[in-house]
Amino acid sequence: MILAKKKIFTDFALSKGLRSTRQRDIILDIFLSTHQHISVEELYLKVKSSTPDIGQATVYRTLKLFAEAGLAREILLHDGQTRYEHVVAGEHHDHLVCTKCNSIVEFENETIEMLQNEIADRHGFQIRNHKLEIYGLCANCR
Amino acid sequence: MILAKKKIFTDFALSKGLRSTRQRDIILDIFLSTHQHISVEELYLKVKSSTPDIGQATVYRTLKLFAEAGLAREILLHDGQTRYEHVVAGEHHDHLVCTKCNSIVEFENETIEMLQNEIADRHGFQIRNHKLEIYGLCANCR
DNA sequence: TTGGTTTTGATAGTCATTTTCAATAAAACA
DNA sequence: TGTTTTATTGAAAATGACTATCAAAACCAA
Ligand SMILES: [Mn+2]
Ligand SMILES: [Mn+2]
Ligand SMILES: [Zn+2]
Ligand SMILES: [Zn+2]
Repeated sequence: MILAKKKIFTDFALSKGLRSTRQRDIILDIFLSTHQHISVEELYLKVKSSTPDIGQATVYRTLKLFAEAGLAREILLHDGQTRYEHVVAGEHHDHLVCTKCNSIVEFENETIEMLQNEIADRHGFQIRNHKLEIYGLCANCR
Repeated sequence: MILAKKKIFTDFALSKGLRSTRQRDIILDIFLSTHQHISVEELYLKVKSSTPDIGQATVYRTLKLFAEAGLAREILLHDGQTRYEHVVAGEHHDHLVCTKCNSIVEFENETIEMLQNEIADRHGFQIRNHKLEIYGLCANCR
């Protein structure tokens, strides 16, 4: 599946006339090796420790490309930092966010997704994406 | 209901040992006179036009207090500005956000709220609040 | 290899928000 | 009431995440 993701990006780059660069390859490898919801700064630190000559701006730029290519999703929680997570084709999930330890639990709920579509239809609204975040205390912290 | 909200803040201030100040009274009056989802800067401009000697930092600080007191809710959309809306006791709603004209439609859905509670229970999670935002094109923009 | 074009890294800039701190005002006290 | 204590304020500086700039480097089609 890592190969599949690399192909997604290669295809995207091709279709956009983007060049293949050492930096993008390395950043993609490292991003794919991570789990959970990583901030740009966190990813930059990983990248820097593997390849110190890659700059922060490049990490910002490249993560945006990954999101555009459809292999990453931007997550904005309430900590002032943009995070990215992997996108698995055809899957969607939402988040339970612990406000104490910042841990995140992912969940999927078909019924909620359906109800969202109904609501949007009722308002003549065309959904592009959505975000459902439940904040509170996780099992460990409550 | 404006009086009720003022009382909410008075009680909160009392319980927190906060002092009653001219600035807080004025900012509360002006906030209560607004509708929709107002940004701090927008509210600050209103405040300044009524009372030019009130500073921006005070507006920031005071809106946070309103949120803490439970009479305002912070809204973070994707435009880089924090917005606040009125909280009506016992009511909750979520948002359809048009990514083209930035208009917001509010909606309520009991079933979604119930499902959220079930999901949280299933994960031993204690909900403090939640946020459901549906992004897309509104009826006018699609 | 070359030459036009994209990408990069360092750095400066932006912008919303927060912090600092001395002056001021509110409550507590005498 | 005046006095003391303490919170609050406004202006300005600081912060911090992100973006723009731009000259140098890398890419790649020919
Ligand atoms: Mn996730
Ligand atoms: Mn609303
Ligand atoms: Zn927790
Ligand atoms: Zn619209």
